[in-house]
Amino acid sequence: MSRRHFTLRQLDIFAAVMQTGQVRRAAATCHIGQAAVSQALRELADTLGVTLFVSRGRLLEPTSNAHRLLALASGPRAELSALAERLRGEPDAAFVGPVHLAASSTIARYLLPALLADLVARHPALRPTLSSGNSVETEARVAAGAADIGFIEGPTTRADILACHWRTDRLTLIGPPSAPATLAGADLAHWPWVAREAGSGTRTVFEHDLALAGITIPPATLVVDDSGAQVRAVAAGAGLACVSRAAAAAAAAAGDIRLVTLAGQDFARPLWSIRRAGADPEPLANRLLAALASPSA
Amino acid sequence: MSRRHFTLRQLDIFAAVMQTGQVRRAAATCHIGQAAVSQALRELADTLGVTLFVSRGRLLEPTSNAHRLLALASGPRAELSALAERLRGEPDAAFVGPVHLAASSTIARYLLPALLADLVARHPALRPTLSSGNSVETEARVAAGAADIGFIEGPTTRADILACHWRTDRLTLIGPPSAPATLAGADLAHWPWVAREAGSGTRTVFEHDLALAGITIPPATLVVDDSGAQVRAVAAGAGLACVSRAAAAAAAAAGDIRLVTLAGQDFARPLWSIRRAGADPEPLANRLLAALASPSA
DNA sequence: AATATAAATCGATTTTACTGAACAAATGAC
DNA sequence: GTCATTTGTTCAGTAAAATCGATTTATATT
Repeated sequence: MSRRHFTLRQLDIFAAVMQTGQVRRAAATCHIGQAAVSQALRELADTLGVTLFVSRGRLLEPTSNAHRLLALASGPRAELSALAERLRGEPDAAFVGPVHLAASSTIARYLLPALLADLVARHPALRPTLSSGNSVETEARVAAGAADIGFIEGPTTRADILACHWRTDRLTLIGPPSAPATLAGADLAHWPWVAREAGSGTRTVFEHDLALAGITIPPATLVVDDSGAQVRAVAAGAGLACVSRAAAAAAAAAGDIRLVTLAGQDFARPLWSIRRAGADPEPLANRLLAALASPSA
Repeated sequence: MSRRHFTLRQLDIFAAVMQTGQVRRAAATCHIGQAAVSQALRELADTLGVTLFVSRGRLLEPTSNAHRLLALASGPRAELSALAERLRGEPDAAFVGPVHLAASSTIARYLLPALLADLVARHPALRPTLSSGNSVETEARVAAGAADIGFIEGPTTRADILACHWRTDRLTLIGPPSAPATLAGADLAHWPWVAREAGSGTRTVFEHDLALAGITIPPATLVVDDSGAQVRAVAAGAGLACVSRAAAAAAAAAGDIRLVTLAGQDFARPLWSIRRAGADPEPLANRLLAALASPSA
C-alpha cells in the first residue's frame, strides 16, 4: 500500500490523457515526452489504489474509475487554478460594517476587549459583535455561521472548522502580595490552591506541564469557574493559582496580587482562530484576522 | 512574472505554518527541515504573486492574503485528499434505471443506436433516453442537467462543461456505384458535390483537411442538412459527398453507393463525451461512459 | 552586553521528473 | 500472410527540484 500523495501535475496529465484520448497527444499538450505521461499515470493509479486504464488494442481505454476521477477532481482543480487570480483580484474589504466574533471566555474577557477597542478607534465604521462561551459553544457558533470568526484555547476536532494559530497565551502563577516572587517546584506542595473547574483549558495545560516537570500539588482547596474569581480569591489570601497573564495583569499592577515565577517553567498554550471550512470566506474576516494578530497594523 | 504553478505540497506546508504559527513547528509536522519550509513559502508567494507573510519580530505574521489563501484553498484541498477514499469506497453503480443522453445528430443517428441496443440487450434494466440536437443544444442540455451525458463533434468552449475524448469518427468520400474506388486530389474538381450546410461539423472538417492538402473542389451543386439525405442524393447520381463512415455503411453494403478512397487522405475528427463540470457525477454515468467506449465490456 | 530563539540564505546532497532508446503489442496496407 | 506504422511500456541515464546542514541576520529575553 503506497501511501504517497499524488500531485497536481499528475492530475493535469491525467486530464490531458482523458481529453485527448491518447498518451502521445497528452504528452504533446503537456510539453513532455510520452514516457513521462506513462509514468505519471502509473504513479497516479498506484497512489489512488485503483485501475484507471486498461489496454484496448494499442490505445488506452478509461475505466469507470477514470471517469469518476475526472469528474471528482476537475472541480477542485479548477478552484485551485483560479486561486492566484482571486487572490490578486479581490480588493481588501474595508473595515466597515458588522462582524460577528465568538470567543471562549478568557479570551473574550481579557484579550479581545483591548484589541477590539483599539481597532474600533482606528476604524470608526467597524461594528464588531462579540459573544463568549466555552470552546464547544464557540465552535458551534462559527460552524453554524452565526459568527464569522471564533477564538478558542484548545485545538479543534471538528472537520467543518478551519483552525489557525492566533497567538500564544502565557500563564502565570499568582499569589498574595506576601508571597515570594520566585518559587521552586518542590515549594508548590506547601501552598493551598485556587483552581479552575475540571475540563477548563487553562487547568488542563497547567496540570499537563506540571506533570511533565514531575511536580505534584495538593488538591485545590477552592475551585471556581472563572479566572477573575480566582484572582480575587488569591488577593483575599486563599492561596496560589495559575491564570492567564492577561487575567492577572490589572490586579498585579494594583498590588492586590503578586506574579510568581516558577523556576524553569514557562506555561504557554496556543490560542486558535477558527472559521467555517469550505464556505466562501467573508472578505472582512480576512483583514480582521490579520489586524487582530498585530495591533499596530 | 513567474508563471509556474504551485504544488499541493506547497499548499500543505503553508497550511501547516498557518496552523502552527511558526516555520520551525510547521517543519516538524511536515517532517522536513526548516529551510525547506522557508523555501516553499517563498515559492508559493512568488507563484501567487502576493505577499503572504511579513516579518514581525522574530516570527512571521500572516497577511490578510494568507488568511484568504487558507480559506480559499482548504476546501478544494480537502476534496482532493478525499479522492482516493471516494474512488475506492463508492461501489460501481449497476446498469439499472433511467439515464438521459444527448448527442449531436450524426452521433445520435448512426453511432449510438447500435451501441445502446447492445448495452440494453446485456442490461435489461437499463432505461436510456436519447435526445438529439446540434452541438450547442446538446451542451445546453448537459449543462442544465437535463442530460447526464452528451456526445458532440467539436471541442466545447463552455467552462461549465467537462469534455473528454470519446472515439474517433472517420469520414469517407462516397459516390454513385459507377464511381471509381480511388481518386486523386486533382480529380475531385471534376465532380459535382452534395454538401452539408455551412456550419456543419462534418463539412468544416472536410474542407479544413482539403485546404491543408491544397485541394480545391467546386461549390456544391446540392446542399442538404442531413447526412442520410446526402447518401440518398449520391445514390441517385447527384455527385460525390463526404460523410461519416457510419452514415455510409448501410448504403455501401447494399450497393447503392460506393466508398471512394482519396489517395493519401484520411479524414478524421474526434468525438467528445461531455458532462456537467463541478457537479457530483451521477454514478451510473461513469460506468456508462466506460461501457460506451468499448462495446465488449 | 550576553544569551537564546526564529527565520533567511547558501552550498551540498538526495529525490524526483523527465528524456531517449529499446521493446512489445496491435493495426492497417499490400 | 508479411511488413511497415502506430502506440504504450520499460529502463537506464540525466536534468531539475526538494531537502538538508551549516551559517548569517534579526529580535527578543536576561
